[in-house]
Amino acid sequence: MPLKVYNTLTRRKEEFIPLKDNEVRMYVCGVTLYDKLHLGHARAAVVFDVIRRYLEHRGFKVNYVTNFTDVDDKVINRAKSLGTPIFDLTGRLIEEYFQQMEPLGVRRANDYPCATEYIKEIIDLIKKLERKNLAYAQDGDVFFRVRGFPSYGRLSGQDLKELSVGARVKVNERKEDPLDFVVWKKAKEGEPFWDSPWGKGRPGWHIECSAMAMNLLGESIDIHGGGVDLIFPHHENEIAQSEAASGRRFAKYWIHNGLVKMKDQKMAKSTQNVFTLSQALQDYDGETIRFFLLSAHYRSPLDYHESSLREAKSSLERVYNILKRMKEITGEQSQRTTDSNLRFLVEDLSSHLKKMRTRFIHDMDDDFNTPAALSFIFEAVKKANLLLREGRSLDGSSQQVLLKTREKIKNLGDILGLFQKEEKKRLGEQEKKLIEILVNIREKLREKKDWKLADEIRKKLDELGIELEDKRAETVWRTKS
RNA sequence: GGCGGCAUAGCCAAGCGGUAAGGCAGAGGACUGCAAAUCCUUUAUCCCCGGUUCGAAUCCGGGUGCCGCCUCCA
Repeated sequence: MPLKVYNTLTRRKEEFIPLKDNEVRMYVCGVTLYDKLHLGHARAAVVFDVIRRYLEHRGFKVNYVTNFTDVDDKVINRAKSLGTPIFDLTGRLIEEYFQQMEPLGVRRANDYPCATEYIKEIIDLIKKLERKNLAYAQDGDVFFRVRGFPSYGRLSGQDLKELSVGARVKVNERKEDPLDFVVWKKAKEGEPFWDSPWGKGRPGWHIECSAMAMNLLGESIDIHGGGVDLIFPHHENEIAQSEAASGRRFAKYWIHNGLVKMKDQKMAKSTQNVFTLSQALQDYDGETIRFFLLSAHYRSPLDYHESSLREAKSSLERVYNILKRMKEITGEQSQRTTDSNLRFLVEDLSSHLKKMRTRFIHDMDDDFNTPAALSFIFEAVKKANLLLREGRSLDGSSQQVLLKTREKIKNLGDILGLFQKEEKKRLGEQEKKLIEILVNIREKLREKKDWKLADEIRKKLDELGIELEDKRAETVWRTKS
């Protein structure tokens, strides 16, 4: 079964075959550094992190680059309004980015280039375009000549004739053609600038990604990604610049994640309709947010409601509960069981277990279908629960099935960056003994039906993170995660 | 106006021609002194209308409604 990936360029799922052997070069448009991160940014980061992890799991060697755009109008304006130097702002936001992505389980990319570190490369790229007569300078600005690149519009399915340019933004009259876009922008008074053959200025809006991707990964890369809102004009322009300059296909597969919606609208800074990552991280741990973000297929829009994260938390707890319980079953084994119902449950789980990996790969091979992959894991959870319900009357081989299921859930979860939370901190022997003393005393209280005091002990221990569970014959305790 | 995409239970969400996964929430039940946890049961004219097919949530045609892009945006 081949891995299939939906390619925006062809609008269909295609078999994924890297350009070179099993090496994958992947570039994903990162964030512009001018404001807080929100769930939309988190989704993009998590989605491509999963794609990267899965590709690696599939045996590909992935070189993953994602950038920071640290100079543009928004950044400049924001810094100005804050009254801080631009680098203070961008530096702080980069730091914040890593601080907030780390709890989400987003692994570090191989490189995080900043636009301002690639000014020279950007200038070189523009010069190349100029030589090919695809860019022209005009009073300090440099524009890309869109009509010089015949396949312009292919990615977004736009017809040059239909593009209603200037419908909402006034056309810069210095352009030869309204479709043309800026690749180098003349510096205004008080703006940051770099020297260039066209005078003092800074990169245009799309050129930095072309320059960084081509310099770090090569003129032809395997995957280029980002949110669907980047398809036009950002990625369209990237293609035009890059392919016009190199004469080669820029990226083989274009992968775009759907947007996070809130109140039926996309979540975006421009609409003020945002739920920031830091807000989310205040109330929920990163894994819960990650789980939520992976609960829909990456290309679908994802609705965020006020209850979304609470629901994700419950789902996640279900998995951690069973992981915990499965771990606890070791030890006391009974004789080989002959109970037919029990044997059925064991067989059922056992056969599910055998299919888990294949099914997971099958689902993920189908354009990274994480919700489908997760659902099969949840079925395993259910079957394991059913079996565990039978308590201690499990024989050794049944216990093995449970333990293997546990391993499988953790292994597959690891590919998604889920279910890896470490078992809670170890308690010392002293502490364990103290807890056992309390539990034993409480047992006696319960025998005397002194519920009030028994409940109080349970409550107090619970507050310390120690959970008691009264079973038929005994009380078991555990630390909470 | 142009270009994309989506419409599946109370909510989220798979499904890609063979008779509706999974999660969350709710209700009832089992268990419990009470909890917690867990399990069981329970809720779907798959937006509408036609068509193709032995058979369609799935394919085709036509509607309707939402969303995104055409301006910076993950």
